Amino acid sequence: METQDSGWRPVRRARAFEDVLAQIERRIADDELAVGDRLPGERQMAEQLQVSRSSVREALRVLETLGVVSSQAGRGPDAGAVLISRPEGALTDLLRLHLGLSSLSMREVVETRMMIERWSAAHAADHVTAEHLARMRTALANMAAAATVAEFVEHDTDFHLTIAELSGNRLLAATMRALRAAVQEYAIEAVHRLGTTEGLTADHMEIYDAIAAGDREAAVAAVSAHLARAYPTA
Amino acid sequence: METQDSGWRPVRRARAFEDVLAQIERRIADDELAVGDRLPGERQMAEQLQVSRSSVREALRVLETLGVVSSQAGRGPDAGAVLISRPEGALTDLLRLHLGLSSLSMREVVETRMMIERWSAAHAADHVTAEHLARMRTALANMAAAATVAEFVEHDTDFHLTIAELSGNRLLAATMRALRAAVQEYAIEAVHRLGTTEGLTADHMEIYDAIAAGDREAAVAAVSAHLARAYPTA
DNA sequence: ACCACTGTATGGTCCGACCATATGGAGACA
DNA sequence: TGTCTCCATATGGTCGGACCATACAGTGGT
Repeated sequence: METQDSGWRPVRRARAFEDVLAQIERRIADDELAVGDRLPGERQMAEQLQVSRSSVREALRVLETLGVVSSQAGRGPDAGAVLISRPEGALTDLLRLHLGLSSLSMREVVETRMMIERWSAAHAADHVTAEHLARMRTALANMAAAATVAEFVEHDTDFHLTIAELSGNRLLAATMRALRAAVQEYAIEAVHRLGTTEGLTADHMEIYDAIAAGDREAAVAAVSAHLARAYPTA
Repeated sequence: METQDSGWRPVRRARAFEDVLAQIERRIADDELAVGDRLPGERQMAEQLQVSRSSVREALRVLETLGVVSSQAGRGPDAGAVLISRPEGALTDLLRLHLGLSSLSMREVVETRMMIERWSAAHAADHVTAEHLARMRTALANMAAAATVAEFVEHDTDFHLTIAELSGNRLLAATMRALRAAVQEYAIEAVHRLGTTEGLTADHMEIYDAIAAGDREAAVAAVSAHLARAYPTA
C-alpha cells in the first residue's frame, strides 16, 4: 500500500456552527472565559464570526445540552449565555445521565474503575509527592471523623481521586471523577450493605502505606483487594 | 396583525426544540426507529410537530453531536438524517468533544488506549466468537486492500473496536470508540510518518492469531507491541 | 451500453420579523 | 423622599421564507 503523501489532503470545510463551537472552545481552553462569565450575545457573536444567528444558536444549543453554558432570556446581568461549567464537568454530568438512562451495569463501571485505579496506583507509587500524601491523609482523617455514610463516601472519593490524579493522566482522572459522581448513590448503598467501614478503612491505610513506600506491587494489590471488598457482587 | 385573543393559551413549558428531541427519543424508545433507519426530512418533521424548521434543526444538531444521528445532504437513499446509534451510544461523540475541549495530550490518549486494549485483548482471548473473528478478518482484508491511508486507518479502527467490544464492557467499548474518533487525524499522520504499513499489518496478524488461539498472554503482548510501534513518541 | 446534462429532493445557511421575558429607569404618587 | 407603576430596551425564542450546495435519478443523445 502506498503511504506517500500525495500532497492533497481533504480540507474539510467546517460547517458554520462548527466554527462557532471551535471559537468558543478555544476561548475556554485559553482561559479567556471563566465559569460564571457571560458570553457575547447571539447577534454579536454572529457578526464577529461572520455567520448567521441561526448557526450561532445551533452551537449554543449543543453546548447547552452538554451542560457547558446556560441560556437565560431577559436583560439583566444573568441574562444571555453563561458558562456554567468547564467541559470536564460536562463529561461528569453526561456520564451520570448515561448511567441513569442506559443499561450500563454496575459490573461494567466497577470493572472500569478497577482498571483505572490499578494503573493509577502503580504510577502513584512511582511519582507520589508530599502534597498528594498530605491530601490523602486529610481524606483519611475526614473519613474517620465522618458522621454519616454519605460524608464518608465523599471523602473516600477524595482519596481515590487523589490517586487517580497521581496517574498524571487527565483523561483517566476525569473519567474517574465522572464515574465516582455517577455511582455515588450506589457507593453509599454499598457501604450500608457492608454495615461497617472498618474493613474499608484498613484497606485505605494499606493503599496509603504502599504508595508512600513507593511499592508498586503492594499498591496495586491493595487497590484490587479494596475494590473487591467494596463491591463484592459486581 | 390582529389575533382574536379569545382566551388563555397554555404556556408550553418545553422549548420547541425540546419537543422535537422528546418526539425523536420516544420513537427510538418505542422501537419505531431502528439503527440505520432514515428520519423524516427536516421540513416534514417541522410540519408534523408544528414547529419551525429552525427548531427541528437545533434538535437534530444536538442529536448529531451526541452521535445519535448523522446528516447527509443530497438526494440518495443515504441522504437525510439517519439514526446511527441508539442514545446509549451517545457517549462516543461526547468524549470526542471533551477531548477537543480540554487539550489532552496524545500521551494521555495513547496511554488510555493502551490500558483499555490490553484489558480487552485478555478478555477477547477468553471469549472470542466466530462472528467477531469474521469481523476482524474482514477488517484485516479491507486494510490490505485500502488505497489510501485514511481508508487504512478506518478499517484499522474497525479491527481494534471489535476487540474492545469483545471485552464485554460497553463503557470501555464506548470510550474506545470515542478515542479512535477523536484521534483519527493523528492516526493518519502517524501512519504517514511510519512510511509503511507492513509492520502494523504484521502486528495485526499477530494479535488476531493470539486471540483466535485463546492465548491471553500473547494477545496482551501483541497489543502492547502494536501500540508502541504505532505511537513511538507518545 | 455508455455518458453528459438536467431535474429534484434534501440538508446548509442566511435574513428579517416578531414574540416572550426580564431588567432598569422614568415618572406618578403618597 | 420613598415607593410603586409602567414602559423602553436588551436578550433569547420562534418562525417563515429565500437561496445555496450536494448528490442522486432520470432523460436523452451518442
